[in-house]
Amino acid sequence: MELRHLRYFIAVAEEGSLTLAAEKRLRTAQPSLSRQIRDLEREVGAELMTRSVHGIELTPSGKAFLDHARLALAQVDAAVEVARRAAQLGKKTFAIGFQSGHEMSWLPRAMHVLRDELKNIQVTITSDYSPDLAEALVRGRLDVAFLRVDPAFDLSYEVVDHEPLIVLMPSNHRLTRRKAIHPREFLGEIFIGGSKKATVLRAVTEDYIRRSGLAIKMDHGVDNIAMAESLVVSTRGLALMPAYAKNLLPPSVVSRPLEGEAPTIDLAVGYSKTNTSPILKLFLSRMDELIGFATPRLHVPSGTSKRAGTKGRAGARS
Amino acid sequence: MELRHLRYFIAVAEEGSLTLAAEKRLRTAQPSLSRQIRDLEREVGAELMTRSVHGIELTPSGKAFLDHARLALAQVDAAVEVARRAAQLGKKTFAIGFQSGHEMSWLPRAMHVLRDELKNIQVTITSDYSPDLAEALVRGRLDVAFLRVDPAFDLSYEVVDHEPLIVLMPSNHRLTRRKAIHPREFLGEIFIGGSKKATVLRAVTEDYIRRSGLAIKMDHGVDNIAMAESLVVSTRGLALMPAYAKNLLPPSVVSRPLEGEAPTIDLAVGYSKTNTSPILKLFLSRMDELIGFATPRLHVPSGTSKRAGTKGRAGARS
DNA sequence: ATCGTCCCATGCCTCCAAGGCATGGGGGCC
DNA sequence: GGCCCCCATGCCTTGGAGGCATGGGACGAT
Repeated sequence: MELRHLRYFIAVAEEGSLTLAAEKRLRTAQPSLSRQIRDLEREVGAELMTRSVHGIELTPSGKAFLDHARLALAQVDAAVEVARRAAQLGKKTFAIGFQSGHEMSWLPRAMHVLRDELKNIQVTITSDYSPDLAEALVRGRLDVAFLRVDPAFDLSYEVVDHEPLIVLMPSNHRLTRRKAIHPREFLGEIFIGGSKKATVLRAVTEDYIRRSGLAIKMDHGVDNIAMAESLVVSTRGLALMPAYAKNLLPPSVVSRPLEGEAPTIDLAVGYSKTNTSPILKLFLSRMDELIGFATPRLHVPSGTSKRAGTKGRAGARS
Repeated sequence: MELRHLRYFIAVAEEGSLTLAAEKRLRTAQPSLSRQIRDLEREVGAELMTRSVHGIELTPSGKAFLDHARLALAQVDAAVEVARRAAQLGKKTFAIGFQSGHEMSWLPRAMHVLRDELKNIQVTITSDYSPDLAEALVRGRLDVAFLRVDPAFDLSYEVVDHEPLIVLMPSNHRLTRRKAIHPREFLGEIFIGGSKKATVLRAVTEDYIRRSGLAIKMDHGVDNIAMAESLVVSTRGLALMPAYAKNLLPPSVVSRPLEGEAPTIDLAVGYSKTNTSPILKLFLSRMDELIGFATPRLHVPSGTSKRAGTKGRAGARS
């Protein structure tokens, strides 16, 4: 016996006719249906219906069989349903945060690292600024984030890149004709750096200014790239921001690299030590792949990156 | 999806291995089983098990599916069970009575007449003496009986045979050396015939004696064959009984036919006109088959039998 | 590092049963 | 008596279940 037999029997019982059941309910012809029902009766060992020119009538056996046949099919449907639902529920979530603009570079890498597990987990992506990402990590809203190394948060970091700072300026600024900007050009211009909140950027910027020996004062500090772009446009000033900001420029703002050795700001994968997610553990075990991975379509920032993680294949992918 | 898939899946889940399940539990090879499970997963739309060199482990989906799969198969088993039971309970009964000793000859015939209906009805067999069978017919405890034509009961009869009377005697009686017994041998012997209760036998016997012209007095009358046999042994007398009594003889009693034309006693199929059983109606419609039927292993009493019933095929069977 | 073993997956082939079409039997209706 | 409807049977086609051969991958032993 197969489910096909149960389905055929139920259809015939409900239509009262082999011919009508075959025509309206089933994908089979009346003679085939006749045989299938006979096969069923032979296997059951009881006559389930009587036949006449008026169609069929269930015998008491047939009536008893029908009830259980329906229940059997209902169980099969339930089996499929709960399996599908369990597949949905069983998927773990993995929350990844990126600084706005970093997704383009790092999301593909992160997905590659996860690859086979992707069908068992549900990845959620968040874009935010580094301090907010750090906060979310601490609070458990994120499992992992690509952000700045900030000792103010009780997080673990693995540096994955060093990003140079670049200069943002209005698109009609006099300095746009320069291919690179010497820091002395900042003198006499409104200068925008990181705010007290963007502590890592601020510290790197202040260190750079100090090391330049120039009397450059920071006129404005901003929390994030969007604020920097607004001030650049509204004050016609110059801002010093991480290189990935170029992924986010409006038409009225352009960027130029710094002349000479630009100061760099670390990009790290941050996570909380209290996070026991097995997916995080797996993710971290493949950090070398994260760093070595390159998608052909995306520009990979130049400069050496610190090798992190265990003995995974450095830089190579099959 | 078919029940086959559920059975395969359950077997694999319980064995923890496709190979073991195929070998121990199922009538299929491991590669075929692998495909069937894959087909199932494709149709369900969830991965039900993970595979490794260690065999398989159920996923949460697989575990959920397993429970319902088992329930589905349990419902199928229940469907078959209740259908079979309903078929049993729904079977009509048909009660047939035979005079003790007649079963050997007439039961096979009766079953043949019923043939196809046998799977839909439940036949009960009763052995008794003719007057008791007649009483049971009148009271509806029997549907049909093979018995004597007795006008004392309001029954319908269709004669199916004429049975000669035979002589019963002790196994060491002087007359055992005779091949046939002339009635004059009854003179000087204790003579046993039918009792007032066994009216038909009594009437036939008295008519025979009357027609013999001999002064034979009936010393004892008996109700049935068993009583006759007892008296034959205890009184060393002779009893005149229907031929079928030879089927019932103990070692101490033997039988001999009567010399000359033996008187006969009719055997009839009796029934009550008030019995509306469709099976009785069918049975009666096949009376010609009843009479014409002969099983090779059983001795068929000689003598012409009256043809009864409708236009069925006389004496022939396909 | 290499080899052997175990388990599952895939390629390819066979064959059987599901299914279709033609047709007939039986009953009911006009 | 003829026609229609419904179910059953004969015969043929074909798709898929199943078997066998074989390979990939992981693991354990050497």
